Amino acid sequence: MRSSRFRIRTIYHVLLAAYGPQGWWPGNHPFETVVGAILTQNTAWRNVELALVGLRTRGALAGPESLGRLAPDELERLIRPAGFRRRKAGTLRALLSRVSREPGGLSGLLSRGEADLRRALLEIRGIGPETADSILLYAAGRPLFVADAYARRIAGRHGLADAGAPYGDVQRLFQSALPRSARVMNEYHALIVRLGKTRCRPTPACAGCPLAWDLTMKSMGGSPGRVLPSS
DNA sequence: GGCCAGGACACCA
DNA sequence: TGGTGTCATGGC
Repeated sequence: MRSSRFRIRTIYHVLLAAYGPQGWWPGNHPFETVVGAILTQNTAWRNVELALVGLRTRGALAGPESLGRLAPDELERLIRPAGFRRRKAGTLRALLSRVSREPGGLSGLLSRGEADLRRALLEIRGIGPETADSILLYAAGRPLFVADAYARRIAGRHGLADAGAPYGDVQRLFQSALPRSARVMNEYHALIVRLGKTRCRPTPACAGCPLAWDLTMKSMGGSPGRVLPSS
């Protein structure tokens, strides 16, 4: 059995070779990235984009001040395509409130130390570990692994972690196996999400394919899949 | 018409 | 501490 470090690294290379760079949030302003991270909670990114376009068209994504100028009902109307509009509007308002109390505003908040920033984000109602880490990684450029549901499932399926292992355990597992690079963490998370969304079904042509079909979220009942040979 | 999506939180046993 | 319900919408 290869070490978990080797397997985690190989999974990354296999996925990168199969899917190519995903280019998540490559050129957006940090504020847009933060808003997107909140809007995408349990929501398909396509719907998040609809909401972001509406907000951008309204001029509300220029910064926290511009978003804060929206009336509550208009904010809810604009983010409606992303679903959970009341909850997410509340989270965005909580974010704006926190940013307004930060010397230096959003950039001041994002420039805090990693642990300090994470703690501050988790104190915002509606922001949990995954959203906080997405913000840390994609908006603040910190090399944190986002251990989302797909990553935890892959870790469980490959015997890298217990099935249902806590978020922090899986995060530490991947982080200890990978270079402390935001670029790698960014790409790995995006590739795992890409894999999780892939609706593969086995065909004869799949023989030898390194991407096991049953790694997807929907195939709970499948036999254990392997991205890597277990030897 | 049902299921799912780049979660978080309140509530309950 | 762990399981369950709720929040909401668009696309397939």
